[in-house]
Amino acid sequence: MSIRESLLALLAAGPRHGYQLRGEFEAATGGVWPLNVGQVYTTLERLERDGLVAGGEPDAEGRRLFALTPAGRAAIDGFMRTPGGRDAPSRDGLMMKVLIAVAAPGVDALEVIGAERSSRMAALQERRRGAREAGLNGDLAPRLALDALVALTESELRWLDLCEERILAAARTSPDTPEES
Amino acid sequence: MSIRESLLALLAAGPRHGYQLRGEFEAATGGVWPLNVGQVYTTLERLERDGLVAGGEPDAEGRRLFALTPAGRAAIDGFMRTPGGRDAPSRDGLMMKVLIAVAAPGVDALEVIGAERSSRMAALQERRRGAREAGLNGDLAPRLALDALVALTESELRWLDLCEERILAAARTSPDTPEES
DNA sequence: CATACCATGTAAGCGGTTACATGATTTT
DNA sequence: AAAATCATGTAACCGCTTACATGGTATG
Repeated sequence: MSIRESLLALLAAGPRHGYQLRGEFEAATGGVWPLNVGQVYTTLERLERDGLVAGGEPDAEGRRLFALTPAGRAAIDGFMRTPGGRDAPSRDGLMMKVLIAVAAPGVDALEVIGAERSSRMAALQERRRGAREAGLNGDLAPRLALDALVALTESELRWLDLCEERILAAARTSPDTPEES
Repeated sequence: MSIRESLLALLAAGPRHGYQLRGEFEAATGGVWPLNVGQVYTTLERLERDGLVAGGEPDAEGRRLFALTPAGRAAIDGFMRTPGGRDAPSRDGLMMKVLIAVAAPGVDALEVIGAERSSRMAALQERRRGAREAGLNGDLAPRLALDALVALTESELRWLDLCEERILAAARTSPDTPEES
């Protein structure tokens, strides 16, 4: 998923104005990803260039309606029907940071792990509280979003613990620089 | 983390050739993220432009050594000491796909969730098997990488189940399009 | 001798992101 | 009258990614 595909999906419900799309995107994602309005228009322009979206003429109030083309409909249908999960995770996140920290001499991996764990434990508390509060009113989207953040943070914490264990175990096996046995 | 910062971290161990960096990056990340060699050089060029890396002259065999500048050392130290986890997760992944699918009429969210779950259950099996095999030899990096993939996939599966539950519960409360009460 | 690998780079395009400009309408 | 919001857009930059070009060097 990406901004591109998100806008396509939202347009599948019918023609929309650019500004409307920003609001619907932020509502759908529970405010997790603030979206600059300008980006909506740059993205719509690229979608139009690629023939997936057709933008109408501005009306009396200067508003333009953007609609899916048949190709756009096919693109978003195909995307939604195609599951992911086999590709590598985002090249930007905890996983890469820790793996590189472990591999790079001159970086204390255990310190990095400790700092990341503290930060995530605090984040987890906040997000759990947020999820509890979001559960009181009935809005589905923010609830799901916070659930996702909680689940993600929990899995990161579990993995950090695992990393620490394995690093310590490896250090026990070869206590110093394992140059000579 | 990103390619930029990964290269900085690897350079913290001492000057390296571009080609070397590719190999070390892929080894550190257990082959999860293949890295085009060209990208190493484009990234090094930008790091040099920003004063974080200094590239030497090519030697007799045409090789160039790239080294951290003091600014580069400070940059990677600061980065490693600064924990993340409070920022929004990557704008590209399962979370956004499902949230948008739920919000977009004309997309069957339960179908999307079902397809993603199947795909991830298969991926989980493969990755668990990989992790078991990686456990037999002592290489730390691939083991940690596979552990991360397993943890991530598990948390995605748990979240997908939660989403389904909540969607069904919401449908039970307001069985049809909740236009009129 | 051909293939593979080491090694460095360039060109081009893509989507993401922000900052800024402009004007109408609505709210305070 | 001022401030906020609606609404559309443009310019510019960024890093990521791939495809391609160019040679040297080892290996079969």
